[in-house]
Amino acid sequence: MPESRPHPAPPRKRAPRGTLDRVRVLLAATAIMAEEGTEAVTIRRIADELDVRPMALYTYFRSKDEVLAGIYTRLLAEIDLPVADEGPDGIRAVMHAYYELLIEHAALARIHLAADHYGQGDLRVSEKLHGFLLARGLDDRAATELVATLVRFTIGSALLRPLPNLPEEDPQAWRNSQRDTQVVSASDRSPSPAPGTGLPDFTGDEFFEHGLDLILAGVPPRK
Amino acid sequence: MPESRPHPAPPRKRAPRGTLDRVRVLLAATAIMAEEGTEAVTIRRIADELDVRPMALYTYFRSKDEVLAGIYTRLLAEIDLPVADEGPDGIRAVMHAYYELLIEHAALARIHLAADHYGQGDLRVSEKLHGFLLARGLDDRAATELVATLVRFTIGSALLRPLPNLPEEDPQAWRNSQRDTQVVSASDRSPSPAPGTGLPDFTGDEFFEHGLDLILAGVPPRK
DNA sequence: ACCTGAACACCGTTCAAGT
DNA sequence: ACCTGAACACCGTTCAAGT
Repeated sequence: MPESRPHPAPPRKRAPRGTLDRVRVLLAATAIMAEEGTEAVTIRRIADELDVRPMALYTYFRSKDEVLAGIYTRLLAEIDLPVADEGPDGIRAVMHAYYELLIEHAALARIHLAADHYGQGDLRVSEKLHGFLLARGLDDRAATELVATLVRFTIGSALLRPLPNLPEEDPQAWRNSQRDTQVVSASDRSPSPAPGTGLPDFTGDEFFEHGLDLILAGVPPRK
Repeated sequence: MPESRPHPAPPRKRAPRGTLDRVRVLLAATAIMAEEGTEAVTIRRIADELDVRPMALYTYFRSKDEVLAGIYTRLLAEIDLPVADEGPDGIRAVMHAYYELLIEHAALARIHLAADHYGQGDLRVSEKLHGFLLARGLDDRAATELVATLVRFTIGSALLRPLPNLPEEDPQAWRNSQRDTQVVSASDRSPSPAPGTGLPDFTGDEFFEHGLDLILAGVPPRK
């Protein structure tokens, strides 16, 4: 009778029936992301964390993408938006909360914005802004347009926060792209921006602030 | 003498020494992208196209990422920017050229903006705008801020062009995220935007136009 | 210097099968 | 309904070796 074989690798016992649900999966995934970064979040890694086989997750999510969307939506649902348009400026408070979330979870935000399923969370921000603007006297159409502009500007700002690479940073790479685009066409091609010239030293965050000023310039203050 | 064996799969002959260079790789990659989509662009697929083994590409590019950056930079270098601020509005012409490129190559743009190596091409757009604004009488600082805002807004607009998914489109998915974010915290959580309400029927392109109007409102016309 | 062979260390996902 | 085993069809990239 072959009892008690030495150490034949403890055969992981089958997970009981109720171990999983959507939220548990999202919590595990979020934990992995926080500790090991966004690219460590894989179906297989999440399954490991939950002591389950990879395929088990597919009972609750159609794809890895849906998992990432879930994480993002939860993060957005968690941010504190001001209840009313109060303090120095409720609009700017909302914008800052949104911007800072995108910055803090930059890697996830990039993946998520690159895919096409923002929605839930972003709409919460939009509706909040819309309400504040109506209360300040804008009509529905004007409010809608302004909100759309603010959201688009904020997303662009978050993506560009690590400012465009200038030649000093990687001269080799810079020269490479110069050559790559050399003979594209013989027409008027402005000879690549002069290295030292151009942008004064603004940070990405400063650009965000100035852009807000600009876009909100015509908006009446709260009453 | 074992001559002329039937059909032992023609052993692909070794590629001669000069077959590759950066531009040839980029052209092949661009062709694949045009015909089979962005996700078909892999190191292995490009190598196939060039009748070369995958590793050969690494003599010219450090990574797949660098290849994609190269494609993007070439595309941006190819767009026709107005030479001078003429026609009804040179600024808007530049913005439209930029926006349309991002839309036309949406998949690539998303990947590229998600990574951190815009630079070359985007700077060409920025410098052009900057010049036009100086000619209209703005000082350097004001021009820089306005350009930064325009670029960020345009990038956000391109990413959001396929508008946020509304509940009608995939009710199941919508309900799922509702439940996912249910118990996040007990505090004041606005009860998810009312489905039918909200945005009038604007298209992504219309939002872009209105945003441009808004941001450019205070800019003096060209002289 | 430039190109190749083979392998490493992974992926997400399908399919069929267990419970 | 929910969880698993095994396999499919890929990836990008490293390392060592040829020419």
